Amino acid sequence: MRKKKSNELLTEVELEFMNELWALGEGTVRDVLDRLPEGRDLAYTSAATILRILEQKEFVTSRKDGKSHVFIPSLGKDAYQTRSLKDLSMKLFDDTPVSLVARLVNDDELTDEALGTIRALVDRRLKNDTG
Amino acid sequence: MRKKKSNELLTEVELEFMNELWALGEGTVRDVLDRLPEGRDLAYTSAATILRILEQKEFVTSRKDGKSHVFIPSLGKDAYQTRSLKDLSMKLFDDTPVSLVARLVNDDELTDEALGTIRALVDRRLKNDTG
DNA sequence: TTTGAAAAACTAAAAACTTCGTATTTACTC
DNA sequence: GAGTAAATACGAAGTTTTTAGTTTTTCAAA
Repeated sequence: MRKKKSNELLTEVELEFMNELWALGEGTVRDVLDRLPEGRDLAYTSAATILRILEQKEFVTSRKDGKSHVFIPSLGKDAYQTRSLKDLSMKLFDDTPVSLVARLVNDDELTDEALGTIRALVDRRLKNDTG
Repeated sequence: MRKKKSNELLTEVELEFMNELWALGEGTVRDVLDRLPEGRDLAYTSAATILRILEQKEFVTSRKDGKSHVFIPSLGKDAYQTRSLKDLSMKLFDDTPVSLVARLVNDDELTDEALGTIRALVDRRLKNDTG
């Protein structure tokens, strides 16, 4: 059985592009480029290159539509979020996700409302597991 | 007043080294090199280069001790953890830390025990804020 | 005080990432 | 089919990151 490589991480710019594709569902070079924020002046060919690389790395697939390619994420944002958190937890939190949450919860900028939401999430998950 | 630049992130190898320094408290090139795991064969000069760069970027300071330099983190691991989480939250979780926790809590590999610990952390923090 | 081993300083090669220009292809219009 | 505007393919320059070699300095021991 072939080993699945499910631990590759996106570079900064790749992530920037994936975020747009995740928001769009799918899109052409032009679609992604148009979504980039004011002041982010990237040549059309640069954008095309990034998407080509993402396809090489198998983060997206593409289909032909008329003259252009339409790029489609082959990995959901959820899945990538999980992968990223595992990586960060491993590299900076001694591989214990709890300490990651501990750090977050200790952040002064986190509001009580946010904390309440978090507790609700945890409670719901605990209830579902037993019930 | 000068603007503080408190948002620089460590590269992969820089983080690898900072982790050892954080564990050691402080250490020489040799100290760090000796702590790297089996199979991580890095030349002495490479390690020295990394530490020099970390000093340039002001993640560490150093003092002379006999023949060698002793490197000391100038940023605590806690602080860097917070910084990293903010960055990840911004780039991959629409700047809402709650959704980061939601993703983590939804991870099937998280045990009920871990969930319990997380809830306790949240409860304690909520209690302290009001009490 | 010479000498030798260890460290530092410096330089630079190799690899990865980011950006873009040129050339070619594509599909539509006349 | 020829013209043309838009897209792709390809190659590569510039930058940052990672790694390591060479030279110089430093300290201590003989």
